[in-house]
Amino acid sequence: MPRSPSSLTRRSLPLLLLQVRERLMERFRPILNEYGITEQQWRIIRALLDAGPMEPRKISEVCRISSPSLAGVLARMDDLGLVARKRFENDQRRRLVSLTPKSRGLATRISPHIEAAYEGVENELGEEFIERCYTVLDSVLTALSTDQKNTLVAD
Amino acid sequence: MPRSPSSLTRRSLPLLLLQVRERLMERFRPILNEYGITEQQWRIIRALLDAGPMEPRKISEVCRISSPSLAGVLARMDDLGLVARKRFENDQRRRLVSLTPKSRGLATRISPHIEAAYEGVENELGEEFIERCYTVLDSVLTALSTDQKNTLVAD
DNA sequence: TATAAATCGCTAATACATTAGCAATGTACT
DNA sequence: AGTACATTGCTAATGTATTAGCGATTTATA
Repeated sequence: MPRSPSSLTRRSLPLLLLQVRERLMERFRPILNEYGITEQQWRIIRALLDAGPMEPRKISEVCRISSPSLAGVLARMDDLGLVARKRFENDQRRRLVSLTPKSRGLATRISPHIEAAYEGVENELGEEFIERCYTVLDSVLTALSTDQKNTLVAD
Repeated sequence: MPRSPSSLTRRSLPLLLLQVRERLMERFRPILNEYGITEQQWRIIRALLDAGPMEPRKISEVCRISSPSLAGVLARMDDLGLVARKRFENDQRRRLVSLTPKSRGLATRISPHIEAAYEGVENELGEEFIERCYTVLDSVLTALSTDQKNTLVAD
Protein backbone atom coordinates (compact mmCIF):
# COMPACT_ATOMS: atom_id res chain seq x y z
CA MET A 1 0.00 0.00 0.00
CA PRO A 2 1.43 3.43 -0.92
CA ARG A 3 2.19 5.96 1.75
CA SER A 4 -0.52 8.46 2.54
CA PRO A 5 -0.12 11.95 1.10
CA SER A 6 0.10 13.45 4.57
CA SER A 7 3.44 11.68 5.04
CA LEU A 8 3.58 11.00 8.76
CA THR A 9 6.96 9.40 8.58
CA ARG A 10 7.53 8.75 12.26
CA ARG A 11 6.09 6.06 14.42
CA SER A 12 4.00 7.35 17.28
CA LEU A 13 6.07 7.18 20.43
CA PRO A 14 3.17 8.26 22.67
CA LEU A 15 1.12 5.38 21.32
CA LEU A 16 3.93 2.93 21.96
CA LEU A 17 4.21 4.16 25.52
CA LEU A 18 0.48 3.77 25.94
CA GLN A 19 0.55 0.24 24.58
CA VAL A 20 3.33 -0.82 26.93
CA ARG A 21 1.61 0.78 29.88
CA GLU A 22 -1.62 -1.00 29.03
CA ARG A 23 0.11 -4.37 28.82
CA LEU A 24 1.52 -3.74 32.25
CA MET A 25 -1.70 -2.52 33.79
CA GLU A 26 -3.43 -5.68 32.63
CA ARG A 27 -1.46 -7.37 35.38
CA PHE A 28 -2.22 -4.88 38.11
CA ARG A 29 -5.73 -3.71 37.34
CA PRO A 30 -7.46 -6.93 38.41
CA ILE A 31 -5.80 -6.68 41.82
CA LEU A 32 -7.01 -3.15 42.44
CA ASN A 33 -10.37 -4.09 41.06
CA GLU A 34 -10.58 -6.94 43.54
CA TYR A 35 -10.25 -4.45 46.36
CA GLY A 36 -12.69 -2.00 44.86
CA ILE A 37 -10.12 0.66 44.24
CA THR A 38 -9.35 2.59 41.08
CA GLU A 39 -6.03 3.05 39.37
CA GLN A 40 -5.86 6.73 40.30
CA GLN A 41 -6.81 6.11 43.90
CA TRP A 42 -4.01 3.60 44.17
CA ARG A 43 -1.53 5.97 42.59
CA ILE A 44 -2.41 8.56 45.20
CA ILE A 45 -2.26 6.12 48.09
CA ARG A 46 1.15 4.91 46.93
CA ALA A 47 2.43 8.45 46.65
CA LEU A 48 1.21 9.35 50.12
CA LEU A 49 2.69 6.19 51.58
CA ASP A 50 5.97 7.08 49.98
CA ALA A 51 6.25 10.77 50.67
CA GLY A 52 3.84 11.38 53.52
CA PRO A 53 1.04 14.00 53.54
CA MET A 54 1.01 16.29 50.53
CA GLU A 55 -0.92 19.21 49.12
CA PRO A 56 -3.12 18.63 46.08
CA ARG A 57 -0.78 20.52 43.81
CA LYS A 58 2.09 18.26 44.73
CA ILE A 59 -0.03 15.13 44.36
CA SER A 60 -1.11 16.38 40.97
CA GLU A 61 2.51 16.70 39.92
CA VAL A 62 3.70 13.40 41.32
CA CYS A 63 0.76 11.28 40.17
CA ARG A 64 0.24 13.08 36.87
CA ILE A 65 -3.38 13.82 37.60
CA SER A 66 -4.54 17.25 36.51
CA SER A 67 -5.77 19.60 39.17
CA PRO A 68 -9.42 19.60 38.04
CA SER A 69 -9.44 15.83 37.76
CA LEU A 70 -7.76 15.47 41.11
CA ALA A 71 -10.42 17.56 42.82
CA GLY A 72 -13.03 14.93 42.03
CA VAL A 73 -10.80 11.99 42.84
CA LEU A 74 -9.86 13.40 46.24
CA ALA A 75 -13.46 14.30 47.03
CA ARG A 76 -14.54 10.75 46.32
CA MET A 77 -11.65 9.35 48.33
CA ASP A 78 -12.62 11.64 51.17
CA ASP A 79 -16.20 10.37 51.02
CA LEU A 80 -14.90 6.81 51.08
CA GLY A 81 -12.70 7.60 54.07
CA LEU A 82 -9.51 6.93 52.13
CA VAL A 83 -7.97 10.34 52.72
CA ALA A 84 -8.36 13.28 55.09
CA ARG A 85 -8.06 16.88 53.98
CA LYS A 86 -7.13 19.62 56.45
CA ARG A 87 -6.86 23.29 55.71
CA PHE A 88 -3.71 25.16 56.66
CA GLU A 89 -3.87 27.55 59.59
CA ASN A 90 -1.79 30.23 57.95
CA ASP A 91 -3.12 29.88 54.41
CA GLN A 92 -6.79 29.14 54.04
CA ARG A 93 -6.44 28.25 50.37
CA ARG A 94 -4.08 25.34 50.83
CA ARG A 95 -4.93 21.88 52.04
CA LEU A 96 -2.94 18.96 53.33
CA VAL A 97 -4.03 15.52 52.19
CA SER A 98 -3.12 12.50 54.27
CA LEU A 99 -3.95 8.83 54.45
CA THR A 100 -6.37 7.33 56.95
CA PRO A 101 -6.15 4.11 58.96
CA LYS A 102 -8.59 2.65 56.47
CA SER A 103 -6.44 3.36 53.42
CA ARG A 104 -3.29 2.25 55.23
CA GLY A 105 -4.92 -1.03 56.04
CA LEU A 106 -6.09 -1.38 52.49
CA ALA A 107 -2.58 -0.72 51.21
CA THR A 108 -1.17 -3.34 53.56
CA ARG A 109 -3.55 -5.92 52.15
CA ILE A 110 -3.04 -4.93 48.52
CA SER A 111 0.72 -4.47 48.47
CA PRO A 112 1.72 -8.13 48.58
CA HIS A 113 -0.35 -8.86 45.51
CA ILE A 114 1.14 -5.93 43.64
CA GLU A 115 4.60 -7.08 44.60
CA ALA A 116 3.82 -10.58 43.40
CA ALA A 117 2.60 -9.27 40.06
CA TYR A 118 5.80 -7.27 39.76
CA GLU A 119 7.84 -10.36 40.36
CA GLY A 120 5.96 -12.03 37.55
CA VAL A 121 6.87 -9.19 35.23
CA GLU A 122 10.48 -9.33 36.36
CA ASN A 123 10.60 -13.01 35.60
CA GLU A 124 9.32 -12.44 32.11
CA LEU A 125 11.47 -9.46 31.30
CA GLY A 126 14.57 -10.15 33.29
CA GLU A 127 15.73 -7.92 36.09
CA GLU A 128 18.55 -6.15 34.33
CA PHE A 129 16.34 -5.47 31.34
CA ILE A 130 13.84 -3.73 33.59
CA GLU A 131 16.66 -1.65 34.98
CA ARG A 132 17.46 -0.62 31.42
CA CYS A 133 13.83 0.43 30.98
CA TYR A 134 13.95 2.65 34.03
CA THR A 135 17.19 4.18 32.87
CA VAL A 136 16.00 4.89 29.35
CA LEU A 137 12.68 6.31 30.48
CA ASP A 138 14.31 8.44 33.15
CA SER A 139 16.64 9.85 30.54
CA VAL A 140 13.74 10.79 28.32
CA LEU A 141 12.01 12.42 31.24
CA THR A 142 15.09 14.46 32.05
CA ALA A 143 15.78 15.42 28.48
CA LEU A 144 12.22 16.51 27.89
CA SER A 145 12.04 18.58 31.05
CA THR A 146 9.74 21.46 30.36
CA ASP A 147 12.40 24.17 30.32
CA GLN A 148 13.31 22.60 27.01
CA LYS A 149 16.80 24.04 26.71
CA ASN A 150 18.98 21.03 27.45
CA THR A 151 20.03 18.06 25.39
CA LEU A 152 20.33 14.61 26.90
CA VAL A 153 22.91 14.91 29.66
CA ALA A 154 23.93 11.27 29.46
CA ASP A 155 23.76 9.09 32.51
CA MET B 1 12.21 8.74 56.29
CA PRO B 2 11.58 5.08 57.14
CA ARG B 3 9.93 2.78 54.66
CA SER B 4 6.22 2.29 54.97
CA PRO B 5 5.04 -0.92 56.61
CA SER B 6 3.36 -2.04 53.38
CA SER B 7 6.78 -2.36 51.79
CA LEU B 8 6.18 -1.51 48.17
CA THR B 9 9.76 -1.98 47.21
CA ARG B 10 9.51 -1.43 43.48
CA ARG B 11 9.18 1.80 41.62
CA SER B 12 6.01 2.09 39.60
CA LEU B 13 6.84 1.40 35.98
CA PRO B 14 3.32 2.25 34.77
CA LEU B 15 3.63 5.64 36.42
CA LEU B 16 6.98 6.24 34.78
CA LEU B 17 5.51 5.36 31.40
CA LEU B 18 2.65 7.73 32.05
CA GLN B 19 5.01 10.53 33.02
CA VAL B 20 7.08 10.14 29.89
CA ARG B 21 4.03 9.98 27.70
CA GLU B 22 2.67 13.13 29.29
CA ARG B 23 5.91 15.00 28.69
CA LEU B 24 5.70 14.02 25.05
CA MET B 25 2.05 14.86 24.64
CA GLU B 26 2.71 18.34 25.98
CA ARG B 27 4.39 18.94 22.63
CA PHE B 28 1.64 17.48 20.47
CA ARG B 29 -1.54 18.33 22.33
CA PRO B 30 -1.47 22.05 21.51
CA ILE B 31 -1.30 21.23 17.81
CA LEU B 32 -4.33 18.97 17.87
CA ASN B 33 -6.09 21.45 20.08
CA GLU B 34 -5.44 24.17 17.52
CA TYR B 35 -7.33 22.14 14.95
CA GLY B 36 -10.16 21.26 17.31
CA ILE B 37 -9.38 17.59 17.38
CA THR B 38 -8.88 15.28 20.34
CA GLU B 39 -6.01 12.98 21.04
CA GLN B 40 -8.12 9.88 20.45
CA GLN B 41 -9.57 11.22 17.22
CA TRP B 42 -6.08 11.86 15.95
CA ARG B 43 -4.94 8.40 16.96
CA ILE B 44 -7.78 6.91 14.94
CA ILE B 45 -7.19 9.11 11.93
CA ARG B 46 -3.50 8.20 11.96
CA ALA B 47 -4.29 4.52 12.14
CA LEU B 48 -6.75 4.71 9.28
CA LEU B 49 -4.30 6.70 7.17
CA ASP B 50 -1.71 4.06 7.84
CA ALA B 51 -3.67 0.86 7.44
CA GLY B 52 -6.72 1.87 5.45
CA PRO B 53 -10.35 1.18 6.48
CA MET B 54 -10.74 -0.98 9.55
CA GLU B 55 -13.43 -2.52 11.71
CA PRO B 56 -13.99 -1.09 15.20
CA ARG B 57 -12.50 -4.15 16.84
CA LYS B 58 -9.27 -3.67 14.96
CA ILE B 59 -9.17 0.04 15.64
CA SER B 60 -9.72 -0.70 19.29
CA GLU B 61 -6.72 -3.00 19.30
CA VAL B 62 -4.41 -0.75 17.33
CA CYS B 63 -5.28 2.50 19.07
CA ARG B 64 -5.71 1.01 22.52
CA ILE B 65 -9.20 2.39 22.93
CA SER B 66 -11.64 0.06 24.63
CA SER B 67 -14.64 -1.04 22.65
CA PRO B 68 -17.22 0.83 24.76
CA SER B 69 -15.14 3.98 24.68
CA LEU B 70 -14.57 3.65 20.98
CA ALA B 71 -18.29 3.46 20.28
CA GLY B 72 -18.71 6.99 21.57
CA VAL B 73 -15.60 8.33 19.89
CA LEU B 74 -16.60 6.93 16.50
CA ALA B 75 -20.17 8.16 16.86
CA ARG B 76 -18.90 11.66 17.53
CA MET B 77 -16.44 11.47 14.67
CA ASP B 78 -19.25 10.31 12.43
CA ASP B 79 -21.37 13.28 13.49
CA LEU B 80 -18.44 15.58 12.75
CA GLY B 81 -17.97 13.98 9.33
CA LEU B 82 -14.53 12.68 10.21
CA VAL B 83 -15.31 9.02 9.50
CA ALA B 84 -17.86 6.96 7.61
CA ARG B 85 -19.25 3.66 8.89
CA LYS B 86 -20.68 1.09 6.52
CA ARG B 87 -22.22 -2.22 7.46
CA PHE B 88 -20.97 -5.39 5.86
CA GLU B 89 -23.21 -7.11 3.32
CA ASN B 90 -22.55 -10.62 4.55
CA ASP B 91 -22.40 -9.86 8.28
CA GLN B 92 -24.80 -7.29 9.59
CA ARG B 93 -22.99 -7.01 12.91
CA ARG B 94 -19.70 -5.81 11.53
CA ARG B 95 -18.87 -2.34 10.31
CA LEU B 96 -16.10 -0.85 8.25
CA VAL B 97 -14.79 2.52 9.35
CA SER B 98 -13.06 4.74 6.82
CA LEU B 99 -11.79 8.29 6.57
CA THR B 100 -13.62 11.06 4.76
CA PRO B 101 -12.30 13.81 2.49
CA LYS B 102 -12.74 16.13 5.44
CA SER B 103 -10.55 14.12 7.80
CA ARG B 104 -7.97 13.52 5.07
CA GLY B 105 -7.74 17.23 4.47
CA LEU B 106 -7.44 17.83 8.17
CA ALA B 107 -4.65 15.28 8.43
CA THR B 108 -2.81 16.92 5.57
CA ARG B 109 -2.90 20.25 7.36
CA ILE B 110 -1.98 18.85 10.77
CA SER B 111 0.77 16.43 9.78
CA PRO B 112 3.50 18.99 9.06
CA HIS B 113 3.13 20.45 12.53
CA ILE B 114 3.28 17.03 14.14
CA GLU B 115 6.36 16.22 12.11
CA ALA B 116 7.98 19.47 13.18
CA ALA B 117 7.27 18.74 16.83
CA TYR B 118 8.82 15.32 16.37
CA GLU B 119 11.91 16.87 14.94
CA GLY B 120 12.14 19.02 18.01
CA VAL B 121 12.00 15.96 20.21
CA GLU B 122 14.60 14.23 18.07
CA ASN B 123 16.92 17.18 18.44
CA GLU B 124 16.60 17.10 22.19
CA LEU B 125 16.93 13.36 22.60
CA GLY B 126 19.17 12.44 19.75
CA GLU B 127 18.09 10.20 16.94
CA GLU B 128 19.88 7.05 17.97
CA PHE B 129 18.62 7.41 21.51
CA ILE B 130 15.05 7.48 20.23
CA GLU B 131 15.77 4.34 18.28
CA ARG B 132 16.87 2.75 21.51
CA CYS B 133 13.57 3.78 23.08
CA TYR B 134 11.58 2.12 20.34
CA THR B 135 13.67 -1.01 20.64
CA VAL B 136 13.35 -1.26 24.40
CA LEU B 137 9.63 -0.57 24.41
CA ASP B 138 9.01 -3.01 21.58
CA SER B 139 10.86 -5.66 23.52
CA VAL B 140 8.68 -5.09 26.56
CA LEU B 141 5.60 -5.28 24.41
CA THR B 142 6.71 -8.57 22.92
CA ALA B 143 7.77 -10.06 26.22
CA LEU B 144 4.52 -9.11 27.89
CA SER B 145 2.36 -10.49 25.11
CA THR B 146 -0.81 -11.72 26.70
CA ASP B 147 -0.13 -15.44 26.23
CA GLN B 148 2.36 -14.89 28.99
CA LYS B 149 4.48 -17.97 28.41
CA ASN B 150 7.61 -16.58 26.85
CA THR B 151 10.63 -14.82 28.26
CA LEU B 152 12.30 -11.95 26.46
CA VAL B 153 13.46 -13.31 23.13
CA ALA B 154 16.32 -10.84 22.81
CA ASP B 155 16.57 -8.64 19.78
C1' DT C 1 -3.01 50.73 52.86
C1' DA C 2 -5.50 50.18 48.88
C1' DT C 3 -5.16 47.70 44.74
C1' DA C 4 -3.50 44.83 41.27
C1' DA C 5 -1.43 40.46 40.41
C1' DA C 6 -0.51 35.79 41.62
C1' DT C 7 -1.85 31.43 43.72
C1' DC C 8 -4.70 27.71 45.40
C1' DG C 9 -8.31 24.57 44.94
C1' DC C 10 -12.32 24.28 42.86
C1' DT C 11 -16.75 24.16 39.40
C1' DA C 12 -18.77 23.43 34.79
C1' DA C 13 -19.05 21.31 30.34
C1' DT C 14 -17.76 17.98 27.36
C1' DA C 15 -15.05 13.89 25.94
C1' DC C 16 -13.13 9.56 27.14
C1' DA C 17 -12.22 5.18 30.32
C1' DT C 18 -13.80 1.18 32.81
C1' DT C 19 -16.94 -2.28 34.23
C1' DA C 20 -20.86 -4.93 33.43
C1' DG C 21 -24.07 -6.52 30.54
C1' DC C 22 -27.20 -6.90 26.34
C1' DA C 23 -29.53 -7.30 21.62
C1' DA C 24 -28.59 -8.78 17.16
C1' DT C 25 -26.35 -11.61 14.16
C1' DG C 26 -23.66 -15.41 12.80
C1' DT C 27 -21.63 -20.28 13.58
C1' DA C 28 -21.39 -25.00 15.34
C1' DC C 29 -23.63 -29.04 16.85
C1' DT C 30 -27.50 -32.27 17.50
C1' DA D 1 -34.28 -27.30 11.42
C1' DG D 2 -33.35 -26.07 16.02
C1' DT D 3 -30.73 -25.08 19.94
C1' DA D 4 -26.57 -23.70 22.30
C1' DC D 5 -22.72 -20.90 21.81
C1' DA D 6 -19.70 -17.23 20.16
C1' DT D 7 -19.01 -12.74 18.24
C1' DT D 8 -19.80 -7.82 17.15
C1' DG D 9 -20.90 -3.45 18.44
C1' DC D 10 -23.46 -1.28 21.49
C1' DT D 11 -25.87 0.93 26.03
C1' DA D 12 -25.73 2.26 30.95
C1' DA D 13 -23.51 3.83 35.05
C1' DT D 14 -19.82 5.68 37.23
C1' DG D 15 -15.16 7.55 37.40
C1' DT D 16 -11.51 10.27 35.21
C1' DA D 17 -9.34 13.77 31.57
C1' DT D 18 -9.24 18.21 29.37
C1' DT D 19 -10.27 22.94 28.69
C1' DA D 20 -11.82 27.15 30.40
C1' DG D 21 -12.66 29.93 33.99
C1' DC D 22 -13.94 31.46 38.87
C1' DG D 23 -13.97 32.69 44.01
C1' DA D 24 -11.32 33.06 47.92
C1' DT D 25 -7.10 34.10 49.71
C1' DT D 26 -2.42 35.69 49.83
C1' DT D 27 1.40 38.51 48.20
C1' DA D 28 3.55 42.19 45.73
C1' DT D 29 3.19 46.98 44.15
C1' DA D 30 2.18 51.43 44.13
